[in-house]
Amino acid sequence: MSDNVNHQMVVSGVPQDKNVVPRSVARSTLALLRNHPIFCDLEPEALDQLCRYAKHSTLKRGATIFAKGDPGNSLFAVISGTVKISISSADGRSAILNLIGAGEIFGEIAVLDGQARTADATANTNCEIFAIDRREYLPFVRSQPELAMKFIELLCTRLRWTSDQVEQVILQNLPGRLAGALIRLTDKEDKLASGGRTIAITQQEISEMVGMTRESINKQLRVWAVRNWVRLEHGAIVVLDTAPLQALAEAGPQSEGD
Amino acid sequence: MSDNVNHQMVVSGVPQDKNVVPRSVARSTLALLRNHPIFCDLEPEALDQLCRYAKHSTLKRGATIFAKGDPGNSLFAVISGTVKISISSADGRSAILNLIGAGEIFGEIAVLDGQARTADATANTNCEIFAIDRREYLPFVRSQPELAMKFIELLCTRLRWTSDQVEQVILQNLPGRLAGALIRLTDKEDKLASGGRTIAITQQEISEMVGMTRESINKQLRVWAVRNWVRLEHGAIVVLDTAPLQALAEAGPQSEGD
DNA sequence: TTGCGAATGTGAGGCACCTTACATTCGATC
DNA sequence: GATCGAATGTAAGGTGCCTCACATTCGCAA
Repeated sequence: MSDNVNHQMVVSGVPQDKNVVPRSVARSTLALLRNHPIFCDLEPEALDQLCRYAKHSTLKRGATIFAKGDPGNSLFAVISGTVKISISSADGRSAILNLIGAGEIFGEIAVLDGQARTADATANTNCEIFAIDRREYLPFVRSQPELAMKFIELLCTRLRWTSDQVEQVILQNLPGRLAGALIRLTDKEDKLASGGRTIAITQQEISEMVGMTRESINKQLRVWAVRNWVRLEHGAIVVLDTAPLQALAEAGPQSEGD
Repeated sequence: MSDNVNHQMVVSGVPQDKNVVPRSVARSTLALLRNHPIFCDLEPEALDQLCRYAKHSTLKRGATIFAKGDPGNSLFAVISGTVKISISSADGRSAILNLIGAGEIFGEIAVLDGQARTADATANTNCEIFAIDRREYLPFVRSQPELAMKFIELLCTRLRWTSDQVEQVILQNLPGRLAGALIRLTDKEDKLASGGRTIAITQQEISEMVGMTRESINKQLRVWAVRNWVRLEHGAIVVLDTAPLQALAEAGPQSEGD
């Protein structure tokens, strides 16, 4: 299952042949690229060119975009919806490494270094994405030196995110890890300016991000809810007071009331 | 304590003024750069230039090279010895993210993205390193487009290493994590061609890499020692049979004999 | 060779978190 | 507005790993 996005379901039903792209799709792709921190500084012609490379797809919730071990043939960007980057063990447990929202890109590692994919990517909600083939993309990056620097920055950001995760998982106990995950997720929401500190995520998903069971996560969240640090909704967590969570995430594992 | 390597202890005692570098030092730095996968493809003149930027230092075991939160002013390379990249929590526990050996570079993230350092770096043994200032280095990278691509590859490698760590820590129990760490460390040794599969590391250090206590690690290693999978020496672990360890590291957490 | 600190070996007991097993509530779809 | 799956809430009991508390061995420097 290498990069098998569902090409039957192309938006607007127009079959995509070579460089022929429906106008509406071209518009939304262009808009996304222009607004994306990675591509925003490109010359208009370069953007147009990149746009022609982009293959557009829509995916149903649960669809596999790529699996760990696949060859990394495409770079992806999310137009709408959320994509889950995860890994799973033989016994069915799985760990979520990241959730990619609208406007973000993913799958860049395998494309850039030509190795196999390190994780699975699946559509976490119905979503629209586009893909750019490695064969077209790599020469393009080489022709745009500033773009390479942008990618270096992106990789650094990813590395910081992942290192944070290692730090938390190794050094912290449940309250610390959970607090850390919530803080990181609210930061992300804030950056995307998607309003407020409501995190659209299930408790199951959070539990897989921090590597503990849903039951344990639920119990802890409930404790924090009665203290008005968070409010629990169906499929979402509203962070009401970041301060005590920040404190928990930063301190070492201390038990007290947590 | 920002990047305060011990500049009193400059090798060969010659004070370093601007571009004046002792011949012997220049030679070893040049040799290291020429052999390093990142720099090996540079033009000889470019190498010479880079070499003049390099500030050379020697460090005693335990010396701090930089601390988490410092501004990232320098890129470092290890000439001899080992450098420990770690983070520590308020209560004194610490987690080792990576061990950097001779010929490898470190500290690249903060230099490339201009943010604060994400972790501490300390001399794990007496060692010789050199540093290149960000102000000189960044323009240099921009002037060498192929070098930027090399850095992208390096960052991808780091990301794969770190993702692996997250995967193991979240999905695996003690035997799996420990096996994974041993495999990754032997792989590294093999690549550096430093002969065989003897890993020079204390049990304390391994325990900090996998995030479990020394006592638990010791017990597990002892079990494996009687099965002749490993042999324990003072300050080192010899991996005798990688196959069963590989199997443990890859499978999910299953209990059986381990 | 004698000391001393660092690394290793080993065990008893406790607890944070998992496992298992449900009841309940929400929200989309017919 | 009835139905069904997904998400949430809750609790009893088990256990993997930690904590604490030592004894032992190694290697180095005086």
